[in-house]
Amino acid sequence: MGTRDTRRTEIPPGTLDMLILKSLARGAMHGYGIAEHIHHMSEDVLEVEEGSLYPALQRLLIQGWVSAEWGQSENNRRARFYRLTAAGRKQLERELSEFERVMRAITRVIRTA
Amino acid sequence: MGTRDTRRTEIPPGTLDMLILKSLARGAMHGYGIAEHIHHMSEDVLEVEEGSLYPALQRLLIQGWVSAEWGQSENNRRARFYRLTAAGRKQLERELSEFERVMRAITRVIRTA
DNA sequence: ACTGTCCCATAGATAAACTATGGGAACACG
DNA sequence: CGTGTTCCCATAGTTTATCTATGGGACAGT
Repeated sequence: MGTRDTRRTEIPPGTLDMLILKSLARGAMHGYGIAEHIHHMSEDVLEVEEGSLYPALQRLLIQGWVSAEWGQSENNRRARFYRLTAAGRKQLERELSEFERVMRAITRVIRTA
Repeated sequence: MGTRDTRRTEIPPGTLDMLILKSLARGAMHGYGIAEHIHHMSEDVLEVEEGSLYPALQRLLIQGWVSAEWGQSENNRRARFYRLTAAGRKQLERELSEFERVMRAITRVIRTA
């Protein structure tokens, strides 16, 4: 309560998978690192909750767009590293172009005087 | 099956209210006309299903962002005309700026090499 | 009359985010 | 040393907003 700022920065439905795949495009990362990466790259606007992140990673694993293996984080902690597969890279391309297609369409509607 | 094109052009969740409010920004329209307007303005990319449109209009009515009254369409059919309220206009401004804020954030993530 | 188009609306299914919860391992601090 | 904090993984259940499916009524053209 009090002066607490209740502003939420939710991830728009449909964009999380794309953001994760994009984060992995330059190399393997663990889940926590993916969330931090998205947070920083978005200049603190986007915050991926763990309850969104890990189910999303499970989906991506099941669909074969990422692979995973256990390893050690920089801080000597056990962590699961996710990596883009070849299929995942193609999927990323599809999601990026579809996203831009739809965003351009929305922009045309909301920009019209 | 066969050569059927299964491409769907769904409205991204969270954007429909904004698109409707924006469509009404220049004057009252009936539901069917709103759907057509969005379809045309988006150059046929976005298609608002009736099962999405009318529940959305109900939400907007309940929240006081639009008002409605029955009248006649151009084709002599009974139609319900929706109009932006003052509160709706403010809401549209909020939704537009929040949309752009989040879209810029997403763009920063997916544009990073 | 029948068919298509215009126009409204609701019910139920679905998807993907969220909150809440749980656990374990390393590190910092008193 | 033990206690808390940060790092890291994961699932269950709730919520929200779209979709599909369905229903009806009224006008227009053949």
